[in-house]
Amino acid sequence: MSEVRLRFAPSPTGYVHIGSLRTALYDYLFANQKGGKYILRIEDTDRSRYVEGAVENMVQSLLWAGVKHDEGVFIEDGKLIQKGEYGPYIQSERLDIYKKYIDELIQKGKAYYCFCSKERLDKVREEQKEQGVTPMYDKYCRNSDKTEAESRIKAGEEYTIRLRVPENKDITFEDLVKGNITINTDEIDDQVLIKTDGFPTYHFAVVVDDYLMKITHVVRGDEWLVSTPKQIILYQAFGWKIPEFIHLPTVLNKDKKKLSKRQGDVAVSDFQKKGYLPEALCNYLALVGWSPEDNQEILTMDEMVKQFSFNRVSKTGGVFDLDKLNWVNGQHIRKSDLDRITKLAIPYLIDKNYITKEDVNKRYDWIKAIIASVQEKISYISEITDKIDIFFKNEIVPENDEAGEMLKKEQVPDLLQALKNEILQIDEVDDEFVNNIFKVLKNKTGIKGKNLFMPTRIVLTGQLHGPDMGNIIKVLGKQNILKRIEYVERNLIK
RNA sequence: GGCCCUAUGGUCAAGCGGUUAAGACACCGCCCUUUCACGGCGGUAACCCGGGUUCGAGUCCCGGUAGGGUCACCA
Repeated sequence: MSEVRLRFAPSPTGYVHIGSLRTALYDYLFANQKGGKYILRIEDTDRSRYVEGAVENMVQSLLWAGVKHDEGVFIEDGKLIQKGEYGPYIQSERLDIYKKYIDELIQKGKAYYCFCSKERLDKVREEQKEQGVTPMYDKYCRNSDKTEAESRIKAGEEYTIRLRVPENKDITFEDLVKGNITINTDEIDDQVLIKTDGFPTYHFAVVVDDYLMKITHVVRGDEWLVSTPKQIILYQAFGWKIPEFIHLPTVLNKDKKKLSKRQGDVAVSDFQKKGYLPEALCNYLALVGWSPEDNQEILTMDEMVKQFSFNRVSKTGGVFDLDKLNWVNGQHIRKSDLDRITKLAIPYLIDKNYITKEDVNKRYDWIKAIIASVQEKISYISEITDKIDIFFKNEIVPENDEAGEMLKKEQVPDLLQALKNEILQIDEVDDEFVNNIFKVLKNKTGIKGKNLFMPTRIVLTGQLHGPDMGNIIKVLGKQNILKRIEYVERNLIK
């Protein structure tokens, strides 16, 4: 069997949509499983939609996500480059290629010149709508004389080139996830192949490129399903082998509508910024529309590569469930090495002014201890800043009335005095101190249980909940603890 | 509207003619932890409707309903 080749072919809109990432991911998983290639091609045939820097951003998102391609468009030293023997991989750089193939189609009579103006087309469409007919090109130019057309072109008239779609013929193909699809050619428009600006339309460009780039499996969103026959007609017109088609169901919002920007984050970079782990994002995304045979839910990239199969891809759209993503991401965070999580967290801590750049080297172990105290408690990295703010402000603010009341209890002054006495006897908090402090306090004051732990927690953090008390004491250290006790004594007890 | 596709708990989903209809997220209890989280245990909750086919249907067929897609010189 020949090498499997798949491609992800986005338009340069500026960001990679989370649904597109899943498509790319499936490409990647399948190609890697089969020892094939996965190619990144840019479909920029719509000049009016050109966005500066879009391609660079998209390549970076894909790279970050770990969905790495083997061929096509890359970034090296901040510059766009292309690698592979089937380039160029940017459609706007392939115009001469399309020209060559469209000439062949004209030659064979499979395509024809069309001089209909936008106005005429609009008018026809309006009339058809009024009559309740499906709007379609009325084939006005379909049978016009070719030599006459060529002289009109020479004279400078604007034109498009359309596909001559065969009449009343069933086109059937097998989609690897949707199954057998049959559509009659009478439902298919004489599609424009080349626009007046000389650029190819999507349908023409994909077919030519997929053929030339030896693509074996066309994986894309299912909005392309019903237009696939147009492309099959093109393959047939050229006499080319038709690739496998795989149309993926849509990723949806909670309201079951297509995932859109208005309702939350949809760009891969949004999730990157919030501190999701790339492998966790991919893990979750893979599960929207696919499940492994053993139904395992937490998977590494390698495990997904091994287990992936288009057979097990669902035919129906799936809702993007942020709760579940958070759970999956939390699972991956807990499995991750503490150093990795610490390094990922540092930019957020700097951003919040909790630490300085100098601290990163000088007090790395201390930072690590902070992160360790919350690693089990977060769903995504940026959430850390909320959980650890207790370590950075010595002015204690009880989080609510319940916490405030706790400090008013009669045993609290004794407790604080005892704590102070103990901590003043040491140079700095160490493991031994942490391990014994509560025993000592209990013996000296007679306070125990909830009455011992909760007031101490609130004095030190203002919060009812939080990291382990031992961690808190250790991270805070002698001076911070003293400051907090004094602050509470002066301001909150009385 | 024409054409195409789809239909299992709130959500993601197993299931391929015979099951007490898995599992996960979320939710609710309980345990663990003298906090929270993690973890463990348990619970609530589903085969869109109607006809067939069959000894037997979530599973196959037909119809309905609902949802989605598509009908551009956008991809």
